[in-house]
This record gives sequence, structure tokens and C-alpha cells, in this order.
Amino acid sequence: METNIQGCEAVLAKWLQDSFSAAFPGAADFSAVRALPATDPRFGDFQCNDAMGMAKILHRPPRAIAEAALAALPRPSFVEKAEIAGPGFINITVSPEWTASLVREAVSSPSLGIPACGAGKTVVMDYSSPNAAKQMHIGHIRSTVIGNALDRIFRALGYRVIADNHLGDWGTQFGILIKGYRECLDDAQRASPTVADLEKAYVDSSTRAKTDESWKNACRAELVKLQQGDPENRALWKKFIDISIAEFTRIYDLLGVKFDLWHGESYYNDRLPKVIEELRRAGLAEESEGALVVRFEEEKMPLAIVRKSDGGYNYTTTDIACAEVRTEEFAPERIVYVTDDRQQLHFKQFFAICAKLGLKTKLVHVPFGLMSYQGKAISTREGNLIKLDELLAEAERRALAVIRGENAQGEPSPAEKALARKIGFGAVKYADLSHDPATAIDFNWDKALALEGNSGPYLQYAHARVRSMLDRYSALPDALPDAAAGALPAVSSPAEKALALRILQFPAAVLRAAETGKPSALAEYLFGLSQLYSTFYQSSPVLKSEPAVRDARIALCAAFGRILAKGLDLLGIEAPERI
RNA sequence: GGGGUUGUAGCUCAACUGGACAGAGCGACGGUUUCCUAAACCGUAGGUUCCGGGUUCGAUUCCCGGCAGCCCCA
Repeated sequence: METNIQGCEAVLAKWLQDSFSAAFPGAADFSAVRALPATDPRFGDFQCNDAMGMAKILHRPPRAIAEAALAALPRPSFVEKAEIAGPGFINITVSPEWTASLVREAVSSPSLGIPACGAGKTVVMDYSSPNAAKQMHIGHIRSTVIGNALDRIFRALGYRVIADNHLGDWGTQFGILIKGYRECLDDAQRASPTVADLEKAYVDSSTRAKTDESWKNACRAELVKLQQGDPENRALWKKFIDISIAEFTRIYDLLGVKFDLWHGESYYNDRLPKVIEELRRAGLAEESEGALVVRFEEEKMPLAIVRKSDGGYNYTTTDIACAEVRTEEFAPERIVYVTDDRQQLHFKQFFAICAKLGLKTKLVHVPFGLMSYQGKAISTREGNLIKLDELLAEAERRALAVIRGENAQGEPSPAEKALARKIGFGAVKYADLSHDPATAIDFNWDKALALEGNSGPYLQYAHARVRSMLDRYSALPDALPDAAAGALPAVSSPAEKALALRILQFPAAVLRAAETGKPSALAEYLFGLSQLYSTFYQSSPVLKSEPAVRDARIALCAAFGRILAKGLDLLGIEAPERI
């Protein structure tokens, strides 16, 4: 089990563990004893709740246990106060000097205190994965944004990350599409089709196939030709994929998302017969009504079809092949799949099969609630499909309106537009990332594009304010050359101390996000951090204070600025210097 | 029918994996700009954490049984 304890909490945990061990040598396992951030500043800075749980094991009242532990060792210098409260809480107040020096130390390293627990390990991130020849819409935001945040977080933890966009680039839809491309588009569209054209060709062809039997058969014939390697269909297919990738890349560039690989489903085609062979040899697959299936009696799951009666393969088969190939190519410690939660059963089955086949790689599914719009699943059929392009354009437009104010005149400058993008896109991303992935989201323009309160722009604004102050500071004649590394950060007032302690929790928040697969843990941390900064900012003059106070406060501000900038970066949200 | 998931303030969501008085944002009401960026800050009102049991010092959190929504699989 990985430890989640870092920095100050690790030091406190060691002291507490030693104290318990000294008080009750050999009486119990104290390795889980630790200090948590205090739930209320009135209790102190940290609290230890473990004495209460030990009452049974040690056969003593919890307060007596806590007392004995605290009396067992001399109090270390970094602990200013440690007292017992309520049923047996140990409330700990740490020394200001220690807190300040830890803050300065944490922000002086490039990692900002994030542990390199992934060093030497590889993780494959499978996210976004749209279907080729279809336009991206708001339903694609979640996998893309959540996946990319986890991608960035794992990299920050020292992992080698292979971000792989597992495109939906194979299957029956390509027969329909090829037929549609040939018959439903005009010459100009065929000459240089856009993804929108391809989508139209598919929709028209698919509609016709529902009523026209010969059309349907023609589509099937095109599919068979493609599967058999017919050069013409193969070239068309390749063309569709290239066009799709170019279009997706354009949108990913806007979002700051970058993939290392684009190995779509088709990449694993050649491997599928081998997978079937492995399943057979392992005694996992059996014939049933012409199809080949895997049963899960022990797991009490429904069966999974790995080869249909017509000889076609299912996702399960492709995914097994994919996991095997990734394991062979990259030897990852784990593969993380970010998809909507409708696929939970599929992943459970597929993971179970991989385990039975002896695949060593840890497979992790990060499921998220499906996005809906006006209470309905997003689909062309429902007519509620908002394209990602539209969303991003609207986000930019709304941010621009706020930047330029009520009575703006003339065309916006390029700088204004660029800023509007950062803010608008930041709002879109944060609206998603700030929710627990498990939460289903019903898309709402105002919520997706919120610019105030618990929103992306709130964080960006806090960042711009602190950057601005740091710039002003560095222009002063008697400024220290490096604000963050200069004076010890201020921790004397309650607002300062609360901010400093929160800064120290950054690595824990990053780890929590990685371990739980929830970037929302980091987003929530950053929002709370920024709130503490805003409170501090409001009540504590920095540049106008006398030099000693000023330098201490600016050091705290610089530390905050670095943490916030890094945190936003891990979420994939840009942090403009000025707003 | 079987399985998954969610249920917390008027609305949208948190609650660091069992801790002290359940917290934020929006909305409502009131206040703060000759002062480092008001996209901000401060305050007030707002709760049977779906219901009923259980586990224990302690439950929004874990277990059992219901109810409701969404989803998946025959």
C-alpha cells in the first residue's frame, strides 16, 4: 500500500508513532498513526485521532492513552502545543518558524514538494477516444478533460505517461460511411470532405439503410470489402481517419491536450485471432449459439461475447488485445481508462479476463457520469447535440464581454481575444474538473461558463492578482531578488497561518487526485487555497507594510502563486499573468 | 428480473476515505472601492444528510432492509 503521507505530516506522523511506541512498547501496531490537518483552526493546526481507536486494544481509556503518548517523549521543537480534547483527540499546534521554513522549502524546489513516487514507472492513459468521422460535442469534454488532468498529474508524480487516444476507427459504421460518401455527397464535398461532411454522409446513409434493404446490403458489402483489404475502400478509410485526426488535433490544440499515440481500435485487428486462441487455450471461451463467449459464474456477471456468430469481434476482444500490446510495448505499471460509467460492466469483464490470462499490468477504470443536456442523453437523434466548437466559441465570447466591459468599442485586440480564450476555456474545464467524476452532469450554459464564485476564472483571477503584486514588489528599490526564497513567509496572523498550512497540503492533494482518479480533489484544494488567499489579501496589506512585514508577506504570496500556478497547470488550466 | 450508481441548504455540489458544531458556490437580504486588480471581500437567513434498523466512544461515510432517479445486462 502506498503511503499518502508527505512533508510536514510525515514528520508529525513519525513523532506520534514514536510517542505511542515509547508509551506502549510492543503493545500494538502504531504504523498507521498520523496527524491530519485540523478540522477547525480553533483546535490547532493538526490533529491525531488514533488514541480513541486504540482504547479497545490497549484496554485503557482513550484520553489516558493520549496522555501517556504525549508524556512518553520530550516534545520536539517543531511542536508548540499538544493537548488532549474531547474523547481523546490530540490537538497539535506547530511552531511558526517550522511552518514558515517548510513553506519556503516546499516552493523552492521545482516539484513544489510533489513526491516522485512514479519514478521509473510507466502508466498508459487511455482517454478522450472519440469516434472517427464524427464531430466532437459536449459529451466528449469529460473524458478529455478528466483524462488530461490525470495525465498531467501522473507526469508530475514522476511517471512516464503514454497518453493514447484509442479512436473508434473500425466497425460496421465504416461500411455505411463509405456508401454514404460515394452517394450522399456532392463532388466538392468528396474532393475535400470535412468531418462535418463525413458525419452528414454517415447520417444520411444510415437513415436510408433503415428503410432500404438493398442500400443496407450495399453498405454491408462495402464493409466486407474494407475488411478484406480492398485497396480503394482501404484508401477511403485511411482518408477518413486522417481527416478526423486533423480535426481532433485542432480542437485538442485549443484545449492544450496532447497525445503520444493515436492507436485506434483498428491497430489491434491483426491481434484478435490470437486473443481468441489464448482464450480457448486457457479454457475461458466456449461456443454458444454460434458465438464464442466467456462466462463469469464465480463473479456472478453476465457472459461476454468475444466473437459473434458472424465472425465479428467485440470490444472485449479488442480491449484485451490492446492491453496485451500496451503491456508488451511499454511494460506499464498500470493502464488507466477514462470512460463514462455505462461501460463499468464491460470493464469489469474485460479486467477479469485479463487477470485470468495472467496479464500483470494493473488495469484501472475511471468511470464518470454521462453528460446529458436538458435531461436527455446527448445524441443527434435527440437533437440536443452541442458541438465542442460551439461551446468553446461561446466560452470565448462570454469571457470577452466581461474583459471588455459594458461599453467596449471597436474590434477586440488579439491580446484581448487570447485572454478571453484562456479564461473562457478555463471556465469550461474547471466546471467539469471541480465535480467528482462520478457525478452526472446535465449540461447548462451558465454553469459550464461560470466566471464567478467557485469557477476557473476565480482561480485565474487570484493568480493574476498575486502575479501583479509580485511584479510591483520586484520593482521596488529595496526588494529582495527572489521573493519566495527571501524572507521567511509570514505565518503570524490567523489568515497567514491558515494560508501557509494550506500550502503545505498541496502534495497530499495531488496524491489524492492521482490515487482516487479524481482531479476534483485537486480542484477543490485549489479553490479553498485561493479563498484563503483572498481573505488574506483583503485583510493584510503587503507592499504598504514596513519592509520586514512586507518581505515576509510577499514570501507567502510568492509561495501561494507558485502552488496555484502549478495546480492550475496540473488541471490543464492556463494561468494568465494579467487579467 | 439481475447488477451498477446516485440521493446532503431553494438550486449546483463538497466533506481529505469513521472524527469535534455537515461546508462552499449560485440565488436572496445587508455591508465593503480616495487603499497592492471589486471576476474580490465581510455578514445574515437557509439542514430530519431519502426512510428504517445495525455496528461503536463517534456514521453523510461502513453493514442490512426499503423507497426514488439515472444507467448497464438478458
